[in-house]
Amino acid sequence: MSKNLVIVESPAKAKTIEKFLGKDYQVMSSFGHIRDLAEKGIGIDFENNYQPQYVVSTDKKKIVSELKKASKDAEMVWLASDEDREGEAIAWHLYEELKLKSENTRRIVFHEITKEAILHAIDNPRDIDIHLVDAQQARRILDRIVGFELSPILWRKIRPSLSAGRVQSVAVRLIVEREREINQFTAEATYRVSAVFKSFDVNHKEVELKAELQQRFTSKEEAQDFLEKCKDAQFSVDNIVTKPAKKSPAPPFTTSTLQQEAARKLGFSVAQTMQVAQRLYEAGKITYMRTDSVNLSDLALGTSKAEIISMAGQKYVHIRKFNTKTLGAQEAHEAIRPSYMNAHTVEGSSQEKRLYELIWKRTIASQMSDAELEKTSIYISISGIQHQFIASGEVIVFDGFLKVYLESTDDESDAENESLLPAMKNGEKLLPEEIVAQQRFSQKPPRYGEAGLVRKLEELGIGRPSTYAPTISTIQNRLYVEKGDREAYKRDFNVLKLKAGKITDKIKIENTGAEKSKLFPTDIGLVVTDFLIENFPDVLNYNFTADVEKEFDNIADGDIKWTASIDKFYKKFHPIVEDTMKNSERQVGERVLGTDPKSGRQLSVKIGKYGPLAQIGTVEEEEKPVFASLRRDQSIESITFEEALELFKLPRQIGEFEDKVMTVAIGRFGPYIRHDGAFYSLPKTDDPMKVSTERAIEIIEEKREVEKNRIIQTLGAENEIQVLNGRFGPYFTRDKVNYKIPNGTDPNLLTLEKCLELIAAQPDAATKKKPFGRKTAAAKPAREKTPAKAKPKAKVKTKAKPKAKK
DNA sequence: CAGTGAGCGAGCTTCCGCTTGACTT
Repeated sequence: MSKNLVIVESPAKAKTIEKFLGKDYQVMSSFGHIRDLAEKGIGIDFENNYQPQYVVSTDKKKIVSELKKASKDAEMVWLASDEDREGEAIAWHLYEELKLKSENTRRIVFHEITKEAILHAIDNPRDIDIHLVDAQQARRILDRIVGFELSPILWRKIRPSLSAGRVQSVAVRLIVEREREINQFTAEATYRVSAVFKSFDVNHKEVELKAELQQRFTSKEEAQDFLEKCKDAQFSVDNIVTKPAKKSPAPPFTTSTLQQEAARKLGFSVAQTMQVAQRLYEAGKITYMRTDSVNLSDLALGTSKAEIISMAGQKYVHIRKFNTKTLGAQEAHEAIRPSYMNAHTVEGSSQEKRLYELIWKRTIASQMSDAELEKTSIYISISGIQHQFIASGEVIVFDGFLKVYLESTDDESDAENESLLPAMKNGEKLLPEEIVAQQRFSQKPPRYGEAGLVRKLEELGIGRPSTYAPTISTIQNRLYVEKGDREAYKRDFNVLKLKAGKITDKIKIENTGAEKSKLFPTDIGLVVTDFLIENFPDVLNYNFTADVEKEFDNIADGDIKWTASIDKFYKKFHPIVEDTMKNSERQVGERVLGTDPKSGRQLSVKIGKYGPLAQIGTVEEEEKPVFASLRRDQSIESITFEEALELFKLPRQIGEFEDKVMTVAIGRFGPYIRHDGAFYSLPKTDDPMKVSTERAIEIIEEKREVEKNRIIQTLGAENEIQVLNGRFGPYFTRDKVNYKIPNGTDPNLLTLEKCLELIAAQPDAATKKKPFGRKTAAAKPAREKTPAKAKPKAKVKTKAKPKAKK
């Protein structure tokens, strides 16, 4: 047995460190936190000064007993969890749970995984900082109280299984408020004037010059008036200004910036980025991927420098130390960077390659020289008019870091590449080829994408690198927020053009407003957010986290006791919880839209048990109300009176076929025709409001034809194998399990033997049936989640496989 | 696989932050 046991948080880290330390050291990993507040109940003893009830998590039992055993055999235990609040708490929990003794326990910290850093840490051990641990306990208990007292109010007042929390509720609030800003936004139109001139450069060569008017006009009349005056005006170069400019590289990646750039440049979702990064990390290709620091180790700076020199030369090197400006950053790790700067790429999947190369470029670029530019503006005056046209261009004098990498922006509008301008001289006359005044509209605020939301949360100091991706998943899994696209709509805009002395006036059409993979609030998200803001404005405040973080800092400094801090919060918070539970009404987000012209009864929308609905009449009236579900693309917040009324036109009868009526309606899976107890989906191209009797019969017959052709053949003594035509081509089935037919095999010629052979070759087909994870649940088109039977809490733990016993 | 909009009441759901797991359409 080794004399020394070192415990770190991550197994990949343990592996690397073990190499640095040699034989006398055994390095093990705790896999993060080993214990937490009891899972059922609140896990806090309110009668006893908020005493926390800690329990070893079920999935950590094994590792804890292994650690316990190893620690008994060791002469010295080194607790080397991360140097931040959570890491300190992990060290303390280990100390307590493993029943370590202070005389043979040491706490060490390092924030980069290099041999020097680790040896230095070993030489400079310290004790566990109990104040910092207390700050973590306060954080943990506050989050538990907020989450476990707010959520049950939502179950009672809105819908079961909902959740609220310090982080997720604010994340949803951001989406909700942005959506409302967008709804309230009215586009303002201005006229932007651009021109194309013909002229001669200093060498008397004919050149073309594009320029834009500094001034924008707010009305058509002004724009027309301007063009009118341009008819007889003289244009000439008034002034040429050239100034140097420079661009500096962005700092190396943190979790948040990596997620943003991977989304913009590679189209990755936040979760996808983290999965791919995890694989690179485990393979030893990059440093740790959950970090808020932009710091690079001296080792990394040195190897970057060498790499840049060999690649581009000394003048491209500019070693920089970036400062982390992020609110509440704990900087327990380095920035995300390649482990070896001389590896420009890696082996692996294409996703891994692309992400790695992005990290490599960003890291290298961060240590390269500024790019030097020259910006030129040519000012063009117009006789008789005060306004000026400006042609602007940009030339790269020295590329510097741009040789390798340029950070993207979310804003696509300034994508127009400015380029080199012709060399001209003052006073040069210009002939207008055409001058165009084009109507432009101000832009709506953009909806958040996943990575954009992460950036905003980080800016507010809410959440941590390890929780950004899970938070984004949670608010989608709870159906507070949906990721979706918005199709472009057509918009008219006005174009006035002056050409050859004549002004033309045209209306053109543009496609605008298209959005992809953006976050939209659902009706439930809106109702929950409004309810929480009304009753718990403090917790929903964007500064709540920042404020409690200050409090935690005070605890960490030893200025206040954590229990006093929690007590102060709880005494204020809990009475509001009680009051809200008792006195507030059920929240259904009801909106009264008007009166149904046919019946004279009230038309309203609200959230029903199965999702948003429209209703004619009220329950108080003697006659029962009539209901209709909202369509998936409609929301109780924005639906209009007319749209709601329209919903009641379905189901509608559309004549008879084979002596049975046909009805059209919209169900969970979209529009369908019902006939004689059977359902026939309506193709997207058919409008359920307009589909004719003839067309409906056609659809029914088509489906029957497909059904008829479904069975290709049956095999086996009891026809237990069926070869069928499916949506994705032929396949065969046995015992409700589907099997693939290899390409090139004629399904008509399949034999029983061949099928059995194929079944044997696809052993996982039977186990594949059940989709795994929540991904499918969230991706389901259904507005209402199928009330998936709560999995019995049974211990599905895989019984110790033979390999566990040696 | 597509109706719903509530009737006994049983029992469940939930937070944030550390870490990886074993596998799919």
